[in-house]
Amino acid sequence: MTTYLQVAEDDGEEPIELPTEDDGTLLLSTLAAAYPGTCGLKYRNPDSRAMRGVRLVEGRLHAPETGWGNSIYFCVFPKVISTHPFTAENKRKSDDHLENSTAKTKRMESKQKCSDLIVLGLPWKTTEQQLREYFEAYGEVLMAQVKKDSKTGQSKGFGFIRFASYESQMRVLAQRHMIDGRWCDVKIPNSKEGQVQQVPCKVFVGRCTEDMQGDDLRDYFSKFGEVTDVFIPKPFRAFAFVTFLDPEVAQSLCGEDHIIKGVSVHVSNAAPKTDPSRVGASGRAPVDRIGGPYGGNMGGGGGGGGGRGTEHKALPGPAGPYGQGPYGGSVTAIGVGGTAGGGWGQALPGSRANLDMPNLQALGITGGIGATGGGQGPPGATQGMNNPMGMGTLNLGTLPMNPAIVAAALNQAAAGWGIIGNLQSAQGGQDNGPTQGFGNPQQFAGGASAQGGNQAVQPANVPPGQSGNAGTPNQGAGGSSFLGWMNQGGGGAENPGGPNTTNQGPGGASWPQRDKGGSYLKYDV
DNA sequence: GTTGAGCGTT
Repeated sequence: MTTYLQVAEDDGEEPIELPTEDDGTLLLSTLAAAYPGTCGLKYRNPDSRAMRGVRLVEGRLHAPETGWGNSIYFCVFPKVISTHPFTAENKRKSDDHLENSTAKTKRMESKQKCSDLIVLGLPWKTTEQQLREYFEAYGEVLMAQVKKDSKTGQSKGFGFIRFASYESQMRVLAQRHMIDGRWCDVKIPNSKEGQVQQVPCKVFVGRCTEDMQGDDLRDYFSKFGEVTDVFIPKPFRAFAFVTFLDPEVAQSLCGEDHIIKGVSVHVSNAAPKTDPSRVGASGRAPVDRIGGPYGGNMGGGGGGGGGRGTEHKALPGPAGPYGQGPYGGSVTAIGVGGTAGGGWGQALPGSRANLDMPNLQALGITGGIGATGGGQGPPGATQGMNNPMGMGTLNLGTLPMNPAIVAAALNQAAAGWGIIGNLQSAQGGQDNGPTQGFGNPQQFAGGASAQGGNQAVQPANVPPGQSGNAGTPNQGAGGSSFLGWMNQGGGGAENPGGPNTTNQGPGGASWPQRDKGGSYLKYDV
């Protein structure tokens, strides 16, 4: 016998009665039909007055032990937690955790820009109107188009959409979509990769004194958040760059004065130079290298190369925010903490996503981040797995969930594990574990070992076999042939192309090809 | 009138 239970989107919203199945469960698909984007249910436990999650197993929501009763159930939606993973513990403001998710989401929205999204796998018959209508359930749709053959008018089976709000975009990216009878994937289009520039993680630190070492700056600024890089130009030029894992931290510091070693330094925007031409503000000679600090000035005499040992870890640079592409992925560790329940309403409490490119440190390869999160995460959260190849170590075995659901949650179906967009289960309830992020396959395939590509190095679309440098740290190697490609068209002296000692990945050809994406940000140091 | 991995005439 079919019964109905009342489900509301949120407290205070009008509930919708949804039919249960013969076995008394409520299909997630039924729920999602009424509330697109929802991933689970919760209800208020009258005894504890706490919200309690509904068990979700293989797409079926199971009634509490006492039955569905007359409670009103509320939808659980994937939650946008941060522009960056790993940093919830690192928030500068101690009251940050008091912010409700709505406020935080709003704040994110103001910073995170939407981009066009490609919708793959559309039925031939789906029209733009239908496409729009489907996605309007997730939020305001600014654009919807179905690509068609110019002659026949026949749909090519894919299209593009654009949302007004980033949250809508995230929700849509976080799942697969049944449109007109077919499962469709929504992704960031390849053509947009790297163009969706996140809030910069790097700040300019002015008025530095010569006795400020990299470690001094690192130590000082680490109290605001994880520092992923410090760069001090040589010879001494009274400024430095500090890169944070969390762009919010970086931004929050901009405009401030700080006392380091008794000296007042000024933090400001790192002002990336996108213009690949010529002289910077300093009036120095043109800087023809692209790729910024790493390996920059050091190559002057022809011998230096990239490796700087301690200071400069491999930083692939901010790249496309979402992993796509079939070439493996890097789910270094999916933290499984809290309640182990089926389905993605509950099973990914520790998962994070990187919008900003995680560097190797961020992936726990250097161990730094693992240490950061240590002790705060839930039991079972895996920390800092060494994953030098940047691919393949998907410890699904630890996941008490259906891999297909994981795949769906990761929005990458069978091929390639991309980045789950900033999703945080609202049901998990646990502290965020030190889960190391979901890597962008392409980023790893091409640039992870790239010494010095901190400026939007975009080795996207590297076919299998063309770039094997998946993630070898490449620290301190004497000379890095990576620099070779940065220097196209000028200034050969800087790029010695030293022994390619660390570029022995599978597949052969050493360095990332310059991608069609084309533009590299450049800091004029 | 067919197709089913991909990536946007303008």
